[in-house]
Amino acid sequence: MTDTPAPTRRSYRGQSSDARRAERHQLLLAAALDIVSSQGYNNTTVRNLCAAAGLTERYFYESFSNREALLGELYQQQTAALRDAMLTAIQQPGLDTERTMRTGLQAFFETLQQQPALARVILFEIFGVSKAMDALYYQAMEEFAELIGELAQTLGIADFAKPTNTAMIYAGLVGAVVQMARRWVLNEYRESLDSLVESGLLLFTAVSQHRPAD
Amino acid sequence: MTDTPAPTRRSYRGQSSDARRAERHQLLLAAALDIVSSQGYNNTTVRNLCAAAGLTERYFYESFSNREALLGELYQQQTAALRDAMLTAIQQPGLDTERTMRTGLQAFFETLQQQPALARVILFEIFGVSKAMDALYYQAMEEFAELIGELAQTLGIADFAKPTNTAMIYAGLVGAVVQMARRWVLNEYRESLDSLVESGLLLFTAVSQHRPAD
DNA sequence: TACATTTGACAACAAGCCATGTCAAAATTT
DNA sequence: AAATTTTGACATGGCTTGTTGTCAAATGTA
Repeated sequence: MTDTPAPTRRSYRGQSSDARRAERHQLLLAAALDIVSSQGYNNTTVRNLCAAAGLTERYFYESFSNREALLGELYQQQTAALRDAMLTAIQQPGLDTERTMRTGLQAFFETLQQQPALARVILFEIFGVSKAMDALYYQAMEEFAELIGELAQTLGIADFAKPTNTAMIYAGLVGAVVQMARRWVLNEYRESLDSLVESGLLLFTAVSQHRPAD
Repeated sequence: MTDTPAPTRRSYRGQSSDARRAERHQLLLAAALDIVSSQGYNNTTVRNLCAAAGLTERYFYESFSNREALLGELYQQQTAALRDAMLTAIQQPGLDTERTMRTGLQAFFETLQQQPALARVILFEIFGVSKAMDALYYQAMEEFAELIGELAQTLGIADFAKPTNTAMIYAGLVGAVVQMARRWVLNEYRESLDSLVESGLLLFTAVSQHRPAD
């Protein structure tokens, strides 16, 4: 029944204990981005991750309770990066409705083109892992759909006549551009960025300008 | 250097060797549909499959060279079932353009509702497995997109003004309804079937009736 | 310099899986 | 009935993984 030894925390290499810990956390996330995107989540082992991060297995469990927790955090990190890129792009002043949509789509596809590892994780590696990952995917897609919905309201194009399930429509629009992106990735980015943007824009404008016949 | 023994093939239980072989093949596919949809592909082991199929491990390797081959065949079987359901539905005579689209969408969503295991495999379990599975997914999505394209031509609504990447547009439409379906599944089919059909139809008619401004 | 903590390399262990092999019982043919 | 094929239950080997533990070297503190 001795006292638990006081957990004194020392600074190392000029960094505090917390800073070192956070750095290891980021190293593991970076390694996960590399390995998951190139080898697939299934082949992403703790040993591989730690080797790529230059760390020891013990530090993996310091940061994450298991592989799945790491994938979840990686997914949220990457979706946040994509969303930020889009938000930053459309926040330049003086954009009319169409230019806003175009700019947002441009940022979306451009980010996926310039960061293929991000694209791979977001578009492919999240599926079929677990219920928890399904929930993260659902949440991320809902957030993107809500973003579109808010934009549509701001831009004044959110008037569907019939009693329409607007959330479902926005989800469909997100699904459309996401599927275009998947196709683009699987095609090894064969089409031009402009072509993708124009196709996405066509769908968006078609829906926003649609007036039901009956 | 004796002759290889002549592979005489015997009839058993009133079934020929080929018939028994084919039956085992189907048993394994049915078991795979069960287990992959309920436990996920990662947790689908050869032992589980054989136990569920009431067969021995040896018969697994008689039909499939490995787990991945089974998943591939399962995926193609299920996508074919979905496509057939849609084709059958829209082939009833006397449908105008809108009713054809509506009927096809209805068959699409209805099949996914009535066969949740099919939905789970097609919509979720195919991703992040391997390059070969990615290729199968790509191929299936292209086929669905082509089906839409042919329909659009037949129905005379395939006139986009600008030099548009029509294949990309069709892919986007497929992605839209697929994403709606994913959302539906993850929501445990909360919305009504009609609501899904109407939302899908809205996207299709919006695009088919769209006339670019400039 | 003496001491405590942090780190890294790696061992250890149980568990699970794939793929193949063994062998006797069941079913069929001759 | 005797021989042969087919089947089912199960064992085996080899490998990989997750997770925890060991211990000395490196780095800091006093």
